[in-house]
Amino acid sequence: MTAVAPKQPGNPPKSVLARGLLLLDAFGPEETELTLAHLARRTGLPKPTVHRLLGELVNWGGLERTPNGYRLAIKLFDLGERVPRRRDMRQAALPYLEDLYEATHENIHLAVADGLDTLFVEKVSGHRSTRIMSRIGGRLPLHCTATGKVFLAFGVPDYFHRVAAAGLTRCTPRTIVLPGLLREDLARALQRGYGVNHEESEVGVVAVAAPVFDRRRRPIAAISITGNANRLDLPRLAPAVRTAAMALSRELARDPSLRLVPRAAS
Amino acid sequence: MTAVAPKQPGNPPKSVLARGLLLLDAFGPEETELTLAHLARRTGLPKPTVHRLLGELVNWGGLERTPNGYRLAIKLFDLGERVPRRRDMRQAALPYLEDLYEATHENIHLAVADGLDTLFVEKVSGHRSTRIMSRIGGRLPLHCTATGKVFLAFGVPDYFHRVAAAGLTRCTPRTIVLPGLLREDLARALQRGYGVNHEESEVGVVAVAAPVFDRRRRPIAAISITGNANRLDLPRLAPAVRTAAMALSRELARDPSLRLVPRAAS
DNA sequence: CCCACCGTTTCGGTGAGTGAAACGGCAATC
DNA sequence: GATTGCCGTTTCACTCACCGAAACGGTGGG
Repeated sequence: MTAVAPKQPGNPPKSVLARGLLLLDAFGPEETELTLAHLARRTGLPKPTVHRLLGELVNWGGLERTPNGYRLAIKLFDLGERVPRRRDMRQAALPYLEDLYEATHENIHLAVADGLDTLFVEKVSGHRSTRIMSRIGGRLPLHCTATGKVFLAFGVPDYFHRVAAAGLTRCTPRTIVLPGLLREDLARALQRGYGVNHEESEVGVVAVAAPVFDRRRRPIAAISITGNANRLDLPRLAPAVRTAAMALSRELARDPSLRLVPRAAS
Repeated sequence: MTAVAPKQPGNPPKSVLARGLLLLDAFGPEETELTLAHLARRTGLPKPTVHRLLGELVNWGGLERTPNGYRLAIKLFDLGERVPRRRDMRQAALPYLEDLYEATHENIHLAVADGLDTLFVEKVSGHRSTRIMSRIGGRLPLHCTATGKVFLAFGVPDYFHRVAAAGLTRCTPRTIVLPGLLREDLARALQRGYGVNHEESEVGVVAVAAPVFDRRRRPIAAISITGNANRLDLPRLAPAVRTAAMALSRELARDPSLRLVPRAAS
């Protein structure tokens, strides 16, 4: 996990705007603070160019200077909070997530499918929840997460094929890497109405997830409970998750203002 | 709330990057979906230019096309979630917010000061909480909110002067618009250790907030409980909020990875 | 002292970006 | 069904914003 120098020597784009945005992209999930030189190396852009663009980005409010470097600034959070797909979904879902949290005191996630990943859109957890490494805005592969399996099991078959074709990477010894086995697991999930994850994404961590449907019964989100493998009794928790997901689905169907189309891979 | 045409005829910037970013800014908190023509009018940029820039933004992933228009897309949420000032704060604070929610079942907010506003960085609420209009990413003036008063009362005196100089706009009949009265109110807050809001931002809504300090005892955030004016007993809730805020302050001081400087107005 | 690397500034050449004009499509209005 | 108005999109010759090699001053450390 500590891959060192992911520099991007190859193809620096030519459009000014694309270059500026590339600079924003350079801030990965981990690196909170980057220097000008870092950014220049990472994007493959010449130093003076980076300097100029950074100036504009700071001026805009998307970046802020620190004693030695640049960091993403609040304006980006501001903008990100306005993204409809996330905002509407979160607003509707939060009460249900709270109920689940209060009932279990475990980690509650709300996820959507984005490309070939599960994207965690909201997370509720407290002191008593088992510490797991998952973040809002975090991504995990579809095939090794409870939420991801929900999207695969309840979504269009083609979706499964694309994921299988892209390759099922191994995350833990228990990750299902054979398409045949995964298909069986998904069939079971479809029949039961919920997906599970037995230490397939992280050792010692299990989860159970249920689908949130839109009006046409396409899975547009998933709610999950995640926690310690020794402590969590998934079959016992499944009904609660399913109930919450169904209630949310019903609420979403009632509200006409939501147009939450799932997005395929680009 | 139905102000019609906030077009921006005046000064279209000349830099390509600035223009592209201007297009993102054009998406206000309310308008989820804008057409090309709208954007052109609102930014004051010629249509072909907007067309080209939108293409690049969509290609980047910051915008997505809809049947008839453009909306902010998930990548912006992704980026926004990486903003350190928000991410670290939220991560540390969430358990405490959960505890408060569970104890009260009211709306719990975590806010930071940004410019001359309180910016709500996290909000926890459930079915039982009184519905109020506040959103994550939402902004309210400092002088009429419990969290804002906390920043003013516990921050540097100069901060108060800047806010007073900018003018205390009236939000409700109870909003304190006289600098002298506000100063008295802030002195009381400083002495008690918490700030209150008696229907000053919204009729029927009251709140109590306590400061979260960094190591040098500068207020870097505020935790608040917000709810119905008839139901909430603020003095009784104040100790809980203060306790949570103090605990969070202590945790933040322990963790050396956080460098959370408050930001003044630009 | 020198070297390596940092952020920053300069400046002439040039091609990426520009935007008026025109196009084809759609819906409401006449 | 012609007209009108506004939509998104395409074209294209001009030109100025952008580029980036080179050079500069500062800083740390060997």
